[in-house]
Amino acid sequence: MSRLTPSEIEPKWQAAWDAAGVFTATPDPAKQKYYVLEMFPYPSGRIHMGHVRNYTMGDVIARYKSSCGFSVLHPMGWDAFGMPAENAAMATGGHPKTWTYNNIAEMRAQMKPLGLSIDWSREFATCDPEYYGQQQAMFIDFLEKGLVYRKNAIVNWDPVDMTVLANEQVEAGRGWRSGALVERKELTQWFFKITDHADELLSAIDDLKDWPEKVRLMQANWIGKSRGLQFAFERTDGGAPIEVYTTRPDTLLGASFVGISPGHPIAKAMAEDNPEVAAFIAEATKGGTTEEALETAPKLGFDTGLKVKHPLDPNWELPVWIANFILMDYGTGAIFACPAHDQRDLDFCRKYDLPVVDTFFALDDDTPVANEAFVPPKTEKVKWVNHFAGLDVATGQEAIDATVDFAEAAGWGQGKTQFRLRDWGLSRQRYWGCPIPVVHCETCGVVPEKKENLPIALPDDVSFDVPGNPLDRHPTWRDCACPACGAPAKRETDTMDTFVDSSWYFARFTAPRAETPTDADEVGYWMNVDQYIGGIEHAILHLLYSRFFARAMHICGHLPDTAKEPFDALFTQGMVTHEIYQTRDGNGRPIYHLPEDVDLDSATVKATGEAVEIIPSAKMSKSKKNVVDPLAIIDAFGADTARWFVMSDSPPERDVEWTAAGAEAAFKHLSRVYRLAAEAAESTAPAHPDEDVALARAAARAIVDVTAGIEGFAFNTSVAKLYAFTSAVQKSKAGAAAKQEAMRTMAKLMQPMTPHLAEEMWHLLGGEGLVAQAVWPTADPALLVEDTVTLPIQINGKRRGELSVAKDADKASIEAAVLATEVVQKALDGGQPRKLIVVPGRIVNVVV
RNA sequence: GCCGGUGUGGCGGAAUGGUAGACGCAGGGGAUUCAAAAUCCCCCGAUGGCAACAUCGUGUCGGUUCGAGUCCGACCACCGGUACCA
Repeated sequence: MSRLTPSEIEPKWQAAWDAAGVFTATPDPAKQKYYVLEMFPYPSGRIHMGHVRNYTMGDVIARYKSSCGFSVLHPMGWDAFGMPAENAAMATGGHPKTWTYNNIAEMRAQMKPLGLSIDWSREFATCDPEYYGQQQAMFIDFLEKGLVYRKNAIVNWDPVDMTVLANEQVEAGRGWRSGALVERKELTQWFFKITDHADELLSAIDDLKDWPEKVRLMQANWIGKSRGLQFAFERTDGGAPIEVYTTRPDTLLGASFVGISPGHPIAKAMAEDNPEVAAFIAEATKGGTTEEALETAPKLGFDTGLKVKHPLDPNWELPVWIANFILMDYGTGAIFACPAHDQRDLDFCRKYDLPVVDTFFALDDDTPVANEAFVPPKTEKVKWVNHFAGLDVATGQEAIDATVDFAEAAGWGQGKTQFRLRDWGLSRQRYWGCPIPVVHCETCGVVPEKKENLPIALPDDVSFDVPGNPLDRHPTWRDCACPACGAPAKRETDTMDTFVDSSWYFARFTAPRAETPTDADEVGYWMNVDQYIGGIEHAILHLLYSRFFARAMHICGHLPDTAKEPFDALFTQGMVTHEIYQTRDGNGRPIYHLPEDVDLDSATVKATGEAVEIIPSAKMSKSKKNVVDPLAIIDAFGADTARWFVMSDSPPERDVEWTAAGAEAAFKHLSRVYRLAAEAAESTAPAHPDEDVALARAAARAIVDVTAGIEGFAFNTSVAKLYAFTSAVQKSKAGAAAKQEAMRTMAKLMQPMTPHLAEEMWHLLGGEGLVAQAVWPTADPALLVEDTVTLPIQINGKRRGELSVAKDADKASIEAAVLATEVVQKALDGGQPRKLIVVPGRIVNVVV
């Protein structure tokens, strides 16, 4: 009996595709183009099942679209700058460049056997000087157009290692290596002016029709447009008034204090001659800079002794506190607190014994606020205690609008639109990133490098034995001539955030070797990305930055107006998860075990016999050892099995659990399909009209269902339908010709998912050329029509029987047939139904 | 903390507001075989019942509807993001 041998057929067909140049993307004016892109990987060194799943999804789409007659672009590259390379260099003494390029070579070698329909001729890594040199050229363009500027911003500072830390390198407020308490330090840094585009980035979300609603929501919330009131509190000491911004001006009569950020100019000025204030600010600025750390840190306050006058009542004085939870970045760095209607303010006031005044109540509840702030949705009507704008019962939003109008009319405040979105800080005090191409000259100041001097390449002769940025301490790299005056000057040593690298790689793929960032013709043909596929973890930052970057590139002439939204459709896939196997050491600390080292029947470690704890599935990670190496699966069963398995079972947007049993089952199924193809090819069975038609019907059904699954990103249901079709072929007594035709359809339908097996079947069954280049099948509508349909009969909403009627039976005849059935007669017990609901082709419900 | 998501048999999951559990895994039974592997067939939510069948059942509680896994409200658990992980 013929057996499926992936190790023979997979390399064979990969070679055939290469020889025919099937996946080389070439602009073809006669064809519609289709650009499918999966988020490119970070070259960690080994691919994991998540990669296999992600790239197989993209491959299914790419191959399907190609079969449908599109000219397809499906490229691959490497998001190659970033911290792990420097960490590896510090840990093992190698060089980030060697480490990165070695990893790329290894991962490419692991990806090739998957048989992905990728145009490898377009491959690049973001750490290639050819790529980041173009990025530097664009930075200079951005500078000219006023899209980049410098300002001070806060970083995590490790006072022992004397180095800037990433948020990830801060653990519980301490530096991960030194263990020192992290401080917040101000540095001058480079920023992209993304906030200039905030409103447009927000309103354009409406047009991203083929993006998941959740991503659009997350982006909108992140941009966070709000209308509020800006006004000033007069100080009783005659000092400069304190400008505050608030989104809840309607609660002004519930104000209990004015709070300023520890970074506020008033706080800074006081700290200069008041050691107590200086000490408080030092205390309040300890810890990491993440929003989470700031929001969950214990509330700390310091009473400055300053007093301000309430704008509505000159005799009402409020104290001014410095509070650690007020951000200098948002609004004016100063607020008024209304504890009754803000939990954070309430916690603060209870801690420091400040007054709490209710300004509104729920319509049916007058209980004063105790330790839980009353914060109803702004759309809910509430009852105002006394509102200066004359409101009684109104929603929060109505009250906010009325207050803004009132303040503007009275002249003491102004309505202002505010965004939560902050400018994009791109400076990194690190080596392994794209150097920012500017020069610091004593006479000319900050000057962009001349474009003909690009790329400003990273020096290779650096070491990582000392913490900090090696570019800073390089003996000669910083030395250069000022591009403006020619005098000796120093290079900028900050490199760019790696999000910059990934914010335009999709455009570069359209002309990866161009001498300019993009090529107008290529970009014009290939952009936009028709289908972008990646993890939900990128829902906000990467996608928002890319949307901004496309706009900025358009302003500089690198992208057409039509590419300002670069991703037409977005799909976010889930993670691949696996159970975790753990034992514990003498101190109760967990020890993790690889799946292959565990005997699952007895739940013990194979080597020692020790019992393992099985922890429910979590994202595969090296540290938890719950990883399955795709190469092991490919070795054992072949790439088609790995691809088939990651496409089956779980819907693509959800996490998928990898189980060894599932992989084996996938292989069994593919073997069965192969056997059916071989049997069909050798069959000499005579035609059998009824069976032949029945099989053709099954094939037509499969074509419709599998196509719908692919179009709807429900590959798991396509797989289920292919199982059903396989079963139909297997049971069929159709003649040889009909079976061969059915199996050729099978090959076409399976080609996107299991391309090697599909080619082999196609070849066996005498298909012409490569199935990878065959046209996607369409179903004969006549074969899809069914004559009768079975309707379930519900009585009072519960299923009690069923009824077989003609497909086109009208309502009246169905009603009559239903009433005649035994179950309904019994239920009616001689009476009349109260109601009879007939949904043609669906269901019948009798209410008695 | 805040924003977003998810929750259905022993397991992965299916289901335009219309027969809950398609398809697959695991499990049970059988066929084939000297035996096995491979393959094929049947059963498979829980409880009660010989059976027909009945009752319950989609995280929890409540609501809308002739009818709710699906829509609405509250809650619980878990996951992603939280601007220097990528």
